[in-house]
Amino acid sequence: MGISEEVTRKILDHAAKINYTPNQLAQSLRTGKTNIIVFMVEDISNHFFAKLARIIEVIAYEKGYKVIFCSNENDDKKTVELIHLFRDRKVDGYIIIPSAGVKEEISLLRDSKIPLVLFDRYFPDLDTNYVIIDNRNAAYKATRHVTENGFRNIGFVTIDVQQTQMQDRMKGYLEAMEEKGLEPHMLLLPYRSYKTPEGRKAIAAFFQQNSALDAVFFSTNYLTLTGLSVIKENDPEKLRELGIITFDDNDFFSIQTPSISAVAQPLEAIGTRLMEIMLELLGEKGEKEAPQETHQVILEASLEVRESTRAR
Amino acid sequence: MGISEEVTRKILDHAAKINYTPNQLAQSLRTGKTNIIVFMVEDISNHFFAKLARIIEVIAYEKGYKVIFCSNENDDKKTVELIHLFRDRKVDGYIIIPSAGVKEEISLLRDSKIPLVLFDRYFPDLDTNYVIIDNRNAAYKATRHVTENGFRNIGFVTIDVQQTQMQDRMKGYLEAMEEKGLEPHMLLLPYRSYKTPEGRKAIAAFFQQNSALDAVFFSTNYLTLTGLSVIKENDPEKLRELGIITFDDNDFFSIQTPSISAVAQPLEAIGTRLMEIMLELLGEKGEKEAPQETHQVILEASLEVRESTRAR
DNA sequence: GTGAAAGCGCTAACAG
DNA sequence: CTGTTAGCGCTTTCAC
Repeated sequence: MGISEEVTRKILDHAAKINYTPNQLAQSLRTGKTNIIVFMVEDISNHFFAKLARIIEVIAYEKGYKVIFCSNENDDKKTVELIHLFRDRKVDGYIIIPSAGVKEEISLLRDSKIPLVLFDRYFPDLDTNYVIIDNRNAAYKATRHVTENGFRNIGFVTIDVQQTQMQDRMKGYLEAMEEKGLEPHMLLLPYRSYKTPEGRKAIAAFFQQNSALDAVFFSTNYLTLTGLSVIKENDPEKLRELGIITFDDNDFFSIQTPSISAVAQPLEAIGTRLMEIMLELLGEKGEKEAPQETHQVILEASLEVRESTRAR
Repeated sequence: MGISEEVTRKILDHAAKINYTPNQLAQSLRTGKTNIIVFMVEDISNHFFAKLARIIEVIAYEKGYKVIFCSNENDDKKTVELIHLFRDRKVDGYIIIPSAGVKEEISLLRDSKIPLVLFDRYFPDLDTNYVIIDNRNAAYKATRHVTENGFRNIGFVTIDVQQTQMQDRMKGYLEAMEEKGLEPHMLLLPYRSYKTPEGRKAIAAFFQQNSALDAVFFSTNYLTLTGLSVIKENDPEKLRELGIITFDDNDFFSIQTPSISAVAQPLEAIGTRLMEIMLELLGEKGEKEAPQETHQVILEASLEVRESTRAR
């Protein structure tokens, strides 16, 4: 057509307001696609979640998706609020660590056909996509490792919640102890108490009352921090004598003296699988409604053996 | 009016589709307000940034704003891309750690009158809002503290970048050393090398070539981690002999043996001030265009003295 | 093939 | 003070 002149003018126009960029908001309103994925964790400042967030972020950006991180503080009300909030913003997908009481809301979200993947924990009687690790086996292997290195009185410090991942860790510990005919010693702290003086007192009391303990297994990274801090405060020598193992690895454990043995969750694998599933779900949406199966991935954690559990 | 019947029906309608919620996308398109604030840092998985992110998130949610976190990897290209991306999404405000070469882009963003606050570092010749700490003085005080406890050959391990915060830390160190008539020993590593074998080698070589060093000052948290790891690998005994101090505190430093002295940035204060400024800017927008002044906040860091720098 | 028109879901301005 | 209408900036459809 003979509109080359017009075209030229248009191009010039463009060059003039060189910094034209389409309004993504309008685009999203029209297309129903925001290219945003929500990544909801307990606490974004927790090392484990922050590392994972970074991995997710990198993969998502590669594929043209942006990630919104948020912390639900393991609180049902906040979790539901956040889900509603993002639903109203029409985000394309959800990666969520659910708090214990949001099964209904998660069920609703799943039914709405918006891509959804849970991780870290799940609802056994709800058919959703999820990526978790085999917590029971990881805790079992860790406990066995400690017993095999000659420790006999192994304490287990955990938090008193009904979440699957914590329950499974406890099961693994108990199973290994029973198998060896050893008596378990458990401290169940209320959630959130780990950063309070009461939590510290409870941990101190636990060690005092169980003075025969020769090793301790902390079930999550923040308990390890508090636990080690309490021990160091009350009885610094004990840090070298006690066998110590913990769930969730951290770079700082390697440079401790003694360095701390840990169950390391496979961060890269978790992040990669989460995004694989998410991207598949996102891609599928447009296609014909196949009776899509849910993806349920269980990964194995690895045991990082260090000085704190060496045979004495 | 006599539309009570209609009203009733409407209410019933509402009750029927009980889960009606306004489409935020359309609302934002119409009003030009998204209630989203961007929080752009170097790396969200870095402890310092993750903690700060959490503080910002809490304040923002209280005020009805959501936060999008992202990592610019200290890369100019990625920073610019991210800014464009969010500009097209019409976010309401930006809190940014700028990489070194984005002065122009930051200048443009500032001129567009969208609320903007920088932090951690700034551009000396660009009049923007920012919140930083007094890095020079913090490093000066830390170095002085080490010299006052009898250390003489104090090494300074840092990264070779032109960012104000790193330059200032170096200045503080040099100033304190000069004042005491001590000879400085510096290792300038290329950015990003801290996680490579080359970086580790360079650090090992530094300690080998400067065998008279009796103390070391790491200029940022990730260097401390790598540095301590290298020392532990090559000469574990040295960890107890060497005076050690580091920029950026971490809970794990307290439980180390010996515990590690650190310059602690005031996280709460930084987060609070950033959001105070941001909220003020957000509120102001609608009001009459007062010749608003920029806010330039310089906070003091505190010195956490622990075992690693005690007098020998 | 190109160009005009309709409409995503909301809010602001306007008329009754 | 209520009810209608225009339009935010885009994409998709439809007519040509």
